[in-house]
Amino acid sequence: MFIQLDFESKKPIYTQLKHEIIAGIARKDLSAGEALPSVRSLAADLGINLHTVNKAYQQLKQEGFILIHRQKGVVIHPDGVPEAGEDYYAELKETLRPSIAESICRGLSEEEYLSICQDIFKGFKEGEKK
Amino acid sequence: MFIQLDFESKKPIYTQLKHEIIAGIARKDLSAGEALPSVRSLAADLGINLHTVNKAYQQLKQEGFILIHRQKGVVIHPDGVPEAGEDYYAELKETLRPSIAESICRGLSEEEYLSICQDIFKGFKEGEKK
Amino acid sequence: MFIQLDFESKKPIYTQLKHEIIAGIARKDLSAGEALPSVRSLAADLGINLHTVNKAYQQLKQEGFILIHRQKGVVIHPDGVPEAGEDYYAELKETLRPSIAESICRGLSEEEYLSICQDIFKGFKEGEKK
Amino acid sequence: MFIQLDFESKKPIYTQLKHEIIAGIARKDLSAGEALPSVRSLAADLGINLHTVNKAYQQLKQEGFILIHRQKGVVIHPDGVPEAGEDYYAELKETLRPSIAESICRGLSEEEYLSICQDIFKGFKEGEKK
DNA sequence: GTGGTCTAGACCACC
DNA sequence: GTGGTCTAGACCACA
Repeated sequence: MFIQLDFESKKPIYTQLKHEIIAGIARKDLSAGEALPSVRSLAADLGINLHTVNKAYQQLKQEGFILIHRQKGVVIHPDGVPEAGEDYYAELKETLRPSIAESICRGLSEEEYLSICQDIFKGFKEGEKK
Repeated sequence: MFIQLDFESKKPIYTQLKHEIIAGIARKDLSAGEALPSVRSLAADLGINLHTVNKAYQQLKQEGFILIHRQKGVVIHPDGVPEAGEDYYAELKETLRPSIAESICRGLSEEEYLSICQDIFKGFKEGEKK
Repeated sequence: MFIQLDFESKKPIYTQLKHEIIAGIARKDLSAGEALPSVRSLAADLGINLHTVNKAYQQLKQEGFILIHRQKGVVIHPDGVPEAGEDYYAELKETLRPSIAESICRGLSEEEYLSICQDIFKGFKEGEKK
Repeated sequence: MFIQLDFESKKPIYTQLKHEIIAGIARKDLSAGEALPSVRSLAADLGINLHTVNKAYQQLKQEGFILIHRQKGVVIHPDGVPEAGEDYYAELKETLRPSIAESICRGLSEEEYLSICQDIFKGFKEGEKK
């Protein structure tokens, strides 16, 4: 598991960390039940604040990606991630709509856009090394 | 032209406004050279501050979607929007990657994801009413 | 004499008009004592407001480039333009300083910068057609 | 770092501030990676509004001179400023043309004009104290 | 503490 | 009337 953060991005650090862990699960680097580093050690490894790691973990727990045991530490949720529900579809569309709108304005065809999506899917399937 | 803002959303109002205008261009509600409302009148219509509208307009200008004349007001860029370049592709991928990662985790198949994209494209082609 | 205005520039129209007339004098298209169009006719020719032409003319008069006779109309100042004084040198430096600072930051050498200046001088000497 | 603003000037304050910072970089007072004062503290120091400082910073960021970290504050861009491109040359010429035109009208020779430019270059090289 | 966002109200330049 | 600038003060997100 390799986590790459961009401290100059406009995306908050905790969001980047969350996305990296989700990406790890998506490409099967992290599997159900597997242990994650403790808040403390991950913060030290990445050179970031404890609170930042904690915020990422709390949100991952909230969204069902991980479990946080007081003693056993942090593990990927053994039962897998909750399936997509109505809420998730709505949220996904809200994310994609502006992206697609801008792409249309900039002259991308539907085929090109879908092809970019497929490339990314392919990357996860092959277990891309970030 | 119908602009719908969600004041409860986490997305800044000026960003929502920007996206709504880009969506308007994408579905051809707004065409090249067409005039947009003045900063003040749009702010009044939407019940927001004129600086918020101005910020959205400034960013749209910056990204090549509109032109701002000191006196004549604001118009959709007559020459169309700059085509997608390297930067845009990179940015687009950065947007899509976390979205796709999460979808994979939540059990969406590639086909389902692409189908959602296609629906949104279809919406723009048909001139969806928001 | 050919005047080209850019209605989408951020420079005010009256400033552009002023600069075009000064450029005309610089490349000897307009010579001392020569008549300029009336405010009214120039405004009609260019498709701009009377006040805009008038403002340009007033500033040119103020700075000694033209004379405005109530009856005879507008003429290039017969005695030529006032020579550069202390004030002008100071103003010129204030204009050049930020331009040169940015050029240095962007990696232009002094030679390149001066060479650009020389090109522009050459353009005026050859009576460039804008 | 010493910033001098002229509140009587026609040039907007945020523009003056921007130019002062660029000048600071040009004469190596500010070097790559160096931290700049926070929006609030600089505003307090200069006796201006924090939004005015912010506007200057945003434009400097936009043009690649600085980086703005959400928490760490503002630093001179570590990779240096983007090199001059086609656009910059065009813009530079548009700036210089009116200046040179007026200088010709006022009787400055090409040599005098270039000599003034050289003086300003010299000033930056020697690390002029404003 | 930092910057980001939003509001409110003022005055000015331009046409 | 238009947008541009500046001020003032508020609350939030981030680390």
